[in-house]
Amino acid sequence: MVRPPAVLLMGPTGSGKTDLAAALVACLPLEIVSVDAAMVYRGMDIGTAKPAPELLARAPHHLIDLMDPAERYSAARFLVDASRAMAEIAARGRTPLLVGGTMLYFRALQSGLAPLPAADARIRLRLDVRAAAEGWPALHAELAQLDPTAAARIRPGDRQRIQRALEVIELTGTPISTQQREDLRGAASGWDLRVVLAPADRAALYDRLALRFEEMMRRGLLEEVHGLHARGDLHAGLPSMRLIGYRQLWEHLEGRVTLESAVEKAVIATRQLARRQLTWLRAEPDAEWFDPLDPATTERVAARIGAWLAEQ
RNA sequence: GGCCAGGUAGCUCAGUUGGUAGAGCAGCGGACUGAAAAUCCGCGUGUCGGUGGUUCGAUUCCGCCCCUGGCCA
Repeated sequence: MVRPPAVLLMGPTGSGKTDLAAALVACLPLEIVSVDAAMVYRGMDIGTAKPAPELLARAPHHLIDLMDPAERYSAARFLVDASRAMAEIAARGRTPLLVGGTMLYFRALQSGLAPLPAADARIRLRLDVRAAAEGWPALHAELAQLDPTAAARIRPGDRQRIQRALEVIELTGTPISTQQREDLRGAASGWDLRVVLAPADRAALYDRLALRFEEMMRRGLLEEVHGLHARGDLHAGLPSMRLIGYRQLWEHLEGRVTLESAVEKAVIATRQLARRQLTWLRAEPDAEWFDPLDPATTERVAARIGAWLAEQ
């Protein structure tokens, strides 16, 4: 994949990436490309912490509001969209600033994806039906016959990957394990500047996440979810409705949990997301870490990027 | 004040016919190839409320005390 060099601004949810990115585009020849699997959905603004219109006006973001919540986005789709956006930005003589916390997308961006077939709704439905009757371990056993290598890597309870592996065999006649590229892991492109924004104090991040969710509720998150629920064509199995906040409040609207419990679950899920993101981040090679709690961070990151741009 | 039910992991609880205890959730670590804010894997020492007694040995049995709920005064 040929694409221009870029600045990658990565960090866990709630670390302040959006504000930092806005400050950077104000003083450097950069354009923001969102790397966020949640912000692609239109009408899902409060719960995804999508930048406010005023901020978007002065710091435009590519790759937000791309899909209707009834649709499904994907890492492959992101790769296509991001590549195009980056090419356009480069054509304007600017440098792409990739900002987000969806770490699989960053990996795909840096190492590419194997040329595998897209998801097939019909096959997935059929596998779901079978799993409901036989259980995922039974399908895992079947995978062990068809693709022992993949089965050894995928746990018997990991429905999503078992389903994908069986889907790929059915679609291509070839095991997914022989089609996946080994170099996807760690074979990062060397020409990007990797910046990680993450608080050194985890407790401080967690406090902030709890406060931020309360703020989302105050700004009308429940009403936003209620509006989505009232559409009638959405359901809990959709990727959009599995997003943090939306998933828990959806359950509440269906009468399964109290509002208080839904909020608590959402805050917990947010913390767990941040933790998983940090796991990815720690494994990111050659990343330069900055702490958003340090008042000098914005200036330091701007200086670092400025120096890097000068080398290009 | 009396009676009853409880006090066990950060939380909710199980359990030990007496040999110092384990689930779920939380938390922590990890994995991650078209759903990734997804999906999955691993990690459990805690004065078993306190204090006396019985016992080789008490979180477990007995006494007293403290605390929390409920009922009765």
